[in-house]
Amino acid sequence: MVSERGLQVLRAIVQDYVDTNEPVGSKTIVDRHAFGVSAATIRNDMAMLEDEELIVAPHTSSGRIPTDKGYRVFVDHLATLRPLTPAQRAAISSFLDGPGDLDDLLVRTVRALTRLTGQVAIVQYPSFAQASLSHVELVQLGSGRMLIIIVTDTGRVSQRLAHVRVEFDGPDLQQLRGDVCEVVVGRSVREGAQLVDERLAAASGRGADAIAPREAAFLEILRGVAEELDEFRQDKLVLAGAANLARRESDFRGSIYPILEAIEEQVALLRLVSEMVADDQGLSASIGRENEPFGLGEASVVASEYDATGSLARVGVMGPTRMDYPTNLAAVRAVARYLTRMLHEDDTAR
Amino acid sequence: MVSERGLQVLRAIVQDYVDTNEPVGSKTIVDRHAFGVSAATIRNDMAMLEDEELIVAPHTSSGRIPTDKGYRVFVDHLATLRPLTPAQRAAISSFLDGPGDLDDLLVRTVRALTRLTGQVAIVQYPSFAQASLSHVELVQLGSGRMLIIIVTDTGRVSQRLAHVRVEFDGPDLQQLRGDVCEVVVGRSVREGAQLVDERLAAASGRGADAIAPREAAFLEILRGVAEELDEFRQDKLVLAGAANLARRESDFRGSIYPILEAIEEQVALLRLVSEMVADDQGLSASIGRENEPFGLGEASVVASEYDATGSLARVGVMGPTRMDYPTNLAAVRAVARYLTRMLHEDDTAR
DNA sequence: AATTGGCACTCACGACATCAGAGTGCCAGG
DNA sequence: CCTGGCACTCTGATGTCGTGAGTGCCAATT
Repeated sequence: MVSERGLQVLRAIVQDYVDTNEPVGSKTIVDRHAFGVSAATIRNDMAMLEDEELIVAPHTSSGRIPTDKGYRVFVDHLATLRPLTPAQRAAISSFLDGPGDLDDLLVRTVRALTRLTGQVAIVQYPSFAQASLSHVELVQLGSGRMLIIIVTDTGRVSQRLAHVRVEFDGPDLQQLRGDVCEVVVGRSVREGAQLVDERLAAASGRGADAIAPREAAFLEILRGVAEELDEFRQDKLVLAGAANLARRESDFRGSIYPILEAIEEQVALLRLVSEMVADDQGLSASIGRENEPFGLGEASVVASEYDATGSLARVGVMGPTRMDYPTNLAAVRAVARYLTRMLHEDDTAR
Repeated sequence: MVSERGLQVLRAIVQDYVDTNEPVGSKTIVDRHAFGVSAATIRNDMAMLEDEELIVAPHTSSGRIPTDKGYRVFVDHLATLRPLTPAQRAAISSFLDGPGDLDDLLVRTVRALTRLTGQVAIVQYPSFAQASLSHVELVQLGSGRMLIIIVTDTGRVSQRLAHVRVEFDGPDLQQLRGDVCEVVVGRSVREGAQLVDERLAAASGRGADAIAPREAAFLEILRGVAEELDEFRQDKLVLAGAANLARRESDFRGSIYPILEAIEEQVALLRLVSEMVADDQGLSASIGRENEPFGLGEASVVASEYDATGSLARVGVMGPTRMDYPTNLAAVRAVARYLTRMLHEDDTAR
């Protein structure tokens, strides 16, 4: 069992260690924090904390450092978010305000966050799975190339090339476009994808030679649409600030290789961010060894949910386990809130 | 003056040092390379090389390592490209072959190259400045948003949102589109941008109240086109393999921070890649301190030109100065050639 | 003139010893 | 339950020493 004062000691240890990067001893604690007791008493508390595996001594005789479990308790029970300075708030608005589409906005967001925290910043795209498809356009590019453009009501625009053998004249192309639109427009991404798949399956049942060129083109385009909708359903990340890892390199026992790798691959990181469990404020933290399954056992991620008109996604930062959780949590929360506001304003103003 | 054998000694030093990462001494050289002379003779040659600042001794009494100037001489006069293994060639085709648009292809290229060399790979987008504009499409997205889609004859497709206050019906939209097309379609990006700017300048001469809503929309769209064309003129890079820097970290005296930074910013890297001077084979190398102006004094870049149907661009790799130049040069050349072939096939087949 | 063997010299590096300081655990007394 | 005191441990800095790799130079050889 750990006493109330014991927890305060843990808090002091985490704060000092994050601050100084040196194991903190009983004497340091009584010096820097106004506990009304002597170093010996603190030592007893520290022994308790060590029994509970919340702190550990790197060598027999040096101060203690928090374990991952210690950070966890700190974040869950002891951390009070450090409010942002006015300058920091101003920085957020100056980064995020301004024109541009969703891609632009998220890129600016991730830059703001990496600037604010000095860590690797992560922004998860809002999921488009339940967005509904509002437009499909076809543009003939010549020599058999057909450009398919798909737009959702949430403002995502994407394009894909298909190859068709036939050339169409104006009205014919409109007709073709109408056929494609009929299948998907007005439906959600999920439904649309399913309907397209059904159509394709039905067509592939018949022999290839029974298909007219006109219909072959139609099917080819549907195939393109199917592939693109598939991309819609995959979540995506935007990242920035990887270079910061090199600055904090000494905080990682091993190499920063696996972390850079994860940044480049994104898929593990995406799963990590998706699977984090948020508290009632939408905040979440995943600390050190908890990230082992993703190959990121030496890193921590803190994140906050934001609301992209209906679908929730996350903004977060990743850094060494020894990070300033209160500050980073406050930063991701502030950015998430600002971003949510931007996205809603956007929706009404435009 | 350095004798012929002196140069062979330099070659041996570069090869061995790249191989073993240890300063190489006279004895090692006579052991590993079949010069027909004694260690003392090699020592005399090494003294010459040191006078010419091609090699240097880290401490009074240890072997020598090449200087940047030494690597330069090696690359210019001594390196014979190491031909790729069949497996490596197969890897290139398996990466690069396949469907997809230009973006896809370049992403696959950069992955192939990083896989092949274990370095950071860089692919420069072909310049679109002299591409000609083949299509402009307008798509109305509702609530005042208008999507502009611009396509070049070289296959680049890009989109941009503009905000217009008026809603258009079908024929009216076609009319508007016709107006926009008239300004730019068929022209090169450069010309198009200039014409658009002229139109905008002319319009801004008049007072704002003299402009009809219909024309305001037209101008708003032209503004969007202008911004997008501006992007066309900026070159772009695709990068991959940044994590490899962490593996070769010990090769960098200082931190890898500035290099990761350059990878993230891209702009310095872009200039570096653009300004390299190629030999008659289209190959180029920029070594160590030569990259100081770009903040990359501890890195080397080797690159090869590829031909994207008319405009030249480069593929390359970046790594520590102590890199295997013959292998990396061979790899970038092979990839550049394959890529050139793909792009030309593409052009005719599609 | 180029090459060679010999030799003295230098310097980095690892092993080892020493020492001071920080910090701990424990105990007996308040 | 808290506290001062004390013996103990371990790290890290500092210093010394021996070893070995590698050099530069020179006189002798081809």
